[in-house]
Amino acid sequence: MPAVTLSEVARAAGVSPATASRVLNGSSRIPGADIAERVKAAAAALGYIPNAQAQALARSSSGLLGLIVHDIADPYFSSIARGVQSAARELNKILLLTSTEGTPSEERLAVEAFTSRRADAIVLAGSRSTRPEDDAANSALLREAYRYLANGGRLVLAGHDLVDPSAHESRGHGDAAFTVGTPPVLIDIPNESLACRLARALGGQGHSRFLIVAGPEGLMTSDLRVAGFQRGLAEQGLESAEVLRAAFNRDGGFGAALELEDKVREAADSGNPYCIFAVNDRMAMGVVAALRHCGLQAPADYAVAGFDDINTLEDFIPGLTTVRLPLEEIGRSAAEAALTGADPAPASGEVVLRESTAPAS
Amino acid sequence: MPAVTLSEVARAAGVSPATASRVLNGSSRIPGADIAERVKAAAAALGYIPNAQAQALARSSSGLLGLIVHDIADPYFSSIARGVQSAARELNKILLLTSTEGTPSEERLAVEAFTSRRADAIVLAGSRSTRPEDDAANSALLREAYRYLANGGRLVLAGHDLVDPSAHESRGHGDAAFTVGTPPVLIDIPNESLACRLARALGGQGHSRFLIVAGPEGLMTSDLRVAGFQRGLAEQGLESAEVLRAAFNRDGGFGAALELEDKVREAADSGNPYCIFAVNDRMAMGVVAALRHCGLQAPADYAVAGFDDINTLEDFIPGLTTVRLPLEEIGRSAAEAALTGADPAPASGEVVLRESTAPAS
DNA sequence: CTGCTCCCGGAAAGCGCATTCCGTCCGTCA
DNA sequence: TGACGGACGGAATGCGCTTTCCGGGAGCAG
Repeated sequence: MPAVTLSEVARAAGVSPATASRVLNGSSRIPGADIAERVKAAAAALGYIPNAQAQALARSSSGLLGLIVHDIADPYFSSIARGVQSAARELNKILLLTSTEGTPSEERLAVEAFTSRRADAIVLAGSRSTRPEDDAANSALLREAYRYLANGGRLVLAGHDLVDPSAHESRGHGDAAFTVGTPPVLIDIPNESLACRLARALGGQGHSRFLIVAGPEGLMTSDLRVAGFQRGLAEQGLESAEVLRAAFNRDGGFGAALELEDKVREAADSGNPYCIFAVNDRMAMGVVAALRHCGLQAPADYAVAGFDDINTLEDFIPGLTTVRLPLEEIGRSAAEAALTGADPAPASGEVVLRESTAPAS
Repeated sequence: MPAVTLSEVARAAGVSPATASRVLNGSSRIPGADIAERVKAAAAALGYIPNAQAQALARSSSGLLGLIVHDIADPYFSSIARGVQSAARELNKILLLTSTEGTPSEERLAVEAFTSRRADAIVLAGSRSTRPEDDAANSALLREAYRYLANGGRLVLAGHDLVDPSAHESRGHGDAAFTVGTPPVLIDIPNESLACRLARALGGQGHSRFLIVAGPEGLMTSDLRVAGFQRGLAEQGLESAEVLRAAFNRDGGFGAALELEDKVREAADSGNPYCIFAVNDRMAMGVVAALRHCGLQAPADYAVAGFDDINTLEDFIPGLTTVRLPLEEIGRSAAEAALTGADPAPASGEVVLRESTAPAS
């Protein structure tokens, strides 16, 4: 039983397909009231549902919004997705979702798939990688993105700009072929400056010995947070922090903390405890879990701070000092910018001091 | 700059569109090697990307998989979404996502939108409502779902079957018009029996006074868990538990626990503490937070158990006794069943005893 | 050498809809 | 009363692709 088509409705109503089309969608020409009534009645009786594919083909707008995230099960991304979804619903678009595990090559594939689907707009969320081994994939992603733009799509980057491995020192993306179409819009998440402010806030609380548990080198979000944090320390005349690298997730934090145990314990015993900055909340949670496992408690034996303020933190013990990012808002305004072309509000963010870094008394 | 079309590629390669189409997709007829080479080269040179809308129209398969959840930011659903997404990727489908806030009317809208998009399959996750005020919306959802099925779609329900308010005592959905198309497939989540097992496990730990913090009446998931838990108590000859109703989320649990404070405190003081069963983990987390706020600790002053084993629980203190649901697996097999027509593996689940219900010593 | 089959490329007919363009009819103004 | 403009339905075209159907050439058997 194939779906009811517009011409069937037209026939049932005794009018031409053109007329039926005009009454069943918001055309500029509205047929007479009587005839419109007939058509609507016929459509309802037959249970007509327009074929969005055909509509998209005939108009030239699919009503689709693409969202690309690293991992939809990660609260960071699912919060963003929630914002995107809610904006999409309001604007009557429907959401195409892809999780890429963070690899640029998968992201490229996603952009390609969305291009193929003729998505009206794409929101690309999550950190970029600047690792040399990702150069090729980054270039490909960049090309794919600009191709999408050239085809009339809109692209908004939530967090970081695309990375162009070939542009060694220039600003912007060099290639002239890239100047076609709407340029991508960036919702900048000020990782560097917020991390700097976090460092200053922690310094202000009296902490003076720092350790950073970071993600892998070349992960832009992590790198920026590390850099900003170090800058914040430097600006206060504090010694820069040692950086330990691990996976950018809870287990990474857990593993790193295990390596740090002795150091942390000694510092605690010596009365000059460490303050650990984990570059995201999940890593921070891993750190806390690992050290608790070792019998070390925050804030008694060490201080710890995270970044993002994911909602998982709400009932986490100890309350985790972090930097709040309005994730859902970011998703919302990314989607709105992508769909309407409006300039996005810049992402804000604020330091939230909680129990985990309670000032050494 | 409109996108490159197939005929442009064909022209560039000096062949007909038909031939180009045959080489650029997996047609059953593969043109000669030399000609195929030419076409591929032309496609690559021009940067051809097929228009999936047009393909969908011409074939009759969109390559789309629809997923409907209550709230994508809820770890319960984002875990399911992760599983769905990963299966979709493997099967080369792309995901349409909608969050409905759990209202049947939004769910109906989502099904309609997916029907309009000609999604190959739809996965509908989350609890159904049996509240009388949702009767109309449930009927509409049911009709919409069967219309989708009649149009050749596949539907899999992850968790509960659709509710048919008009079928008072019959099994199945009565209306004869409903018999067209593939019937919906259900991935049953055995809420009732698992809750029963949880009750028995807790009874086995020596708990004997129970309280249930449930969701609103008529929320099927909640109702089943309550019923199963009571049955489990009864089977052990234990008194049935008092049920307190609140919103089906963290704040609901929090609020309910606040009302329970005196009762819980008295019981703790009397040496015969309560064991509280919150029908989902987030409610349980709310309960713990509220009671901690009141100075009551689990498992010392009361015991508490949840349901779902969402991954947020990993670092929650105290470790929360719960029922583990393989959420990501459920998503996976739902998607696979929806896409391939394979029979889904029934969802399992197991009681996980943790510190929060440590046996009263 | 003729006749048949098989294979392969191209022409053409849609898929379901939007929209431009026409023809017609009516109303209006001179 | 005649001419003209406007409004309104319908016919037709095209969006980009797939697929059936054709026709011609090559290969083979008789």
